[in-house]
Amino acid sequence: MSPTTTAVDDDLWSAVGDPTRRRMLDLLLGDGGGTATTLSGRLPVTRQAVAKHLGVLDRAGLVHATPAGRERRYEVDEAQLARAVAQLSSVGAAWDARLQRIRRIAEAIQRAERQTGESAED
Amino acid sequence: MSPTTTAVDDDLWSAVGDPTRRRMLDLLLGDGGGTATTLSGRLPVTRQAVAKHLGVLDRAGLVHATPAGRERRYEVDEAQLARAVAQLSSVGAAWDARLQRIRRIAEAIQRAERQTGESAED
DNA sequence: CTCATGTCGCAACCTTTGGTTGCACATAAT
DNA sequence: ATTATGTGCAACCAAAGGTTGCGACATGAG
Repeated sequence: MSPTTTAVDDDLWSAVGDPTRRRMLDLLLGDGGGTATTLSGRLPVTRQAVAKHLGVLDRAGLVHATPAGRERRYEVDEAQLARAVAQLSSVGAAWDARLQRIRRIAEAIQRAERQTGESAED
Repeated sequence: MSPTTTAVDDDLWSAVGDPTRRRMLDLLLGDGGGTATTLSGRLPVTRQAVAKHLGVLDRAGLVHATPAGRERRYEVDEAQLARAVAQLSSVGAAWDARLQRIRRIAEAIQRAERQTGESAED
């Protein structure tokens, strides 16, 4: 049985779990890249905060930086983000599977009780 | 265009973004419920830490408590978790859509350049 | 009834992390 | 050369995950 929560996912989840980082990914995807300064202009946080988040995303491999003159342009690593999305949805799928199994078991118990006429209230 | 990151999702993401809370959901799903004590026995954290997380999950509506004698049993709210999974995968789907749009645009540009004979290497 | 045990809840404290301000350094632009 | 813009580093602050310690309450044994 595949464990629904492996240690491998944790870095990815923590990278994408922060709301500011999710919005940064949105902006980078929409604009096709950006710098800490341009991003901070479109977010409710300072440039330094954005810089830290870019560092996190970079270490997670979700973005990569390209020094251009005095600027430092960041772009989304498409392949990595695609892999990330796949990981996230696989966890969701695992939970869904467990939920459905629970529902099936519950229904089976109810059927069995009806059949034997048991009333199993404690 | 639906914004891929709305403020509504933030509570949900922060509830499910923590690795310990994800594992707690796993255990609760697998065992069909549990108490702070039983969960802490199967996790690398103390009972008090588990209790705090159960509070977070409870406020997020993902679990609900049932006082039973001197114990306090928690169970997953299936409907809420199902809704949560749907939200998460919708964000992933939005990112996927953006990625595919970017790829299409990039391919279109390459085709156009090949056609006109331009070599736009900077 | 009383006592021992097991479960819980609360408060204080530590560490990490998201966020801020302030300053120094580098590169353009005039 | 001077001014303006973009970056990086360090100190500081507040919230969140985690720990220990203690007191309260239900339950089973004597």
